[in-house]
Amino acid sequence: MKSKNNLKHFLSKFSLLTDEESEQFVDSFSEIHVKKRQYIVQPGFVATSRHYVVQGAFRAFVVGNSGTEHTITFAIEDWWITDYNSYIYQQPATMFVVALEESIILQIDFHKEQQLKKSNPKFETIFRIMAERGLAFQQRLLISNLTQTAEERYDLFMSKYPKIAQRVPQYALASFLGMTTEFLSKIRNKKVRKKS
Amino acid sequence: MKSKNNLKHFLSKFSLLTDEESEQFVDSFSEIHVKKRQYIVQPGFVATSRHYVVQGAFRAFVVGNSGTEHTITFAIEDWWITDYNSYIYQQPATMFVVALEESIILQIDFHKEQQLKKSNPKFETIFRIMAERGLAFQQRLLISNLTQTAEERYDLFMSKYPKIAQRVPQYALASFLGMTTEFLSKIRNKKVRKKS
DNA sequence: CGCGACGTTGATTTGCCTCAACGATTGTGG
DNA sequence: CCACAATCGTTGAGGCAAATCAACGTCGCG
Repeated sequence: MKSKNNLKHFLSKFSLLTDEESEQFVDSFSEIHVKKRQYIVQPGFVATSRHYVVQGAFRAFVVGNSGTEHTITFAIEDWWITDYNSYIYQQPATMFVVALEESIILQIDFHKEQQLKKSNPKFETIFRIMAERGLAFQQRLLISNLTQTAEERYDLFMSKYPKIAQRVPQYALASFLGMTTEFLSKIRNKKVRKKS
Repeated sequence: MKSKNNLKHFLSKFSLLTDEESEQFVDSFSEIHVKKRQYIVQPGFVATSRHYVVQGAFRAFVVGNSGTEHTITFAIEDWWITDYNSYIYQQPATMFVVALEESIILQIDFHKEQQLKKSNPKFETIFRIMAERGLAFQQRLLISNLTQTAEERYDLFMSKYPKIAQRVPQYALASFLGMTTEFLSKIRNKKVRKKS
């Protein structure tokens, strides 16, 4: 399986597993092809899997009271995505996770993940590090939301994740940055004018 | 050590460790008395420890460009606190962590934590679960910030963490909820008037 | 007592939202 | 492969939630 090499390469960055262990790890995952606009997590249903993106792009979002969508995170190649609140507590999800493009993912079932961790402490370590980094990442996001203006957040995102910005629709980016599509459009336009 | 029983009780909730293991775990921690207004983490310095609050209250915050403080999190009895970005990557902190009251904490050094995890996979599991729950918590926070108004966030906080609200100064709560002290004051006042 | 930290109140301002209308681009069925 | 609809992005006018600014009350503490 060619796509499993991506996940192996991800694992190799930890410099922790032998080739056989790495092999065992990826064997617990199954490859899924996801159509554009297809949902892999939906509110009301338990998120039964953790997903690793081999190819494509995803978007996680919640729908507020007024029906407004709020993007929580994106995931492109070599990133992970799921509704963590749902996955780790195995309770109904509150988020949607949808494919923005034709995608290929490798996913692991919750129970299989538990087995994996039990079978070898090194696997436990992998998941521990992933969670810690995720936590640190979320905290940086939170700080950015609290301390910066809409335009500053936009600038930061463009400089840090230009590849994502190119691939996701404007409304998704806007709702991730905590603003409306209209306002994002105005920010962009202002910048274009300034350059000339 | 009486204060170590608190941490043991925390550990017991995982139903994972034997008494001896639990003993070994807490023995890696040292008890520290912290004065009100004392800093346990400061920007520029690496956060060398992870802190468990036995008694007292702490506040983590960043200082924005304009000099405004933004509270990232609080911690009271039986909670953990540190600058995770600094701690897990062992890089200089960007946050302050300060005692809001006379406090007692149990803290573990980064290197000792690594030893602990290496010595017994169960300890690795403990930290993994803590990170996962922290991640899920942060995500819920982020969603709340994106989807709710200032007043709704205030109401939610008051209903979920009344004990914290009672103990922290108003300006700290305001900056945690992403608003100014003045605005929080106006919200409270409006509520008092409505009741009559 | 007197100072500094904390909280309140009102007037004014502003960043961003809402609403509405209109191009541009994409998708789709005939 | 075109036609028409949906989806997506843009632009402008007006409005509101929350920030800013400023002045004053209050409490705790050295």
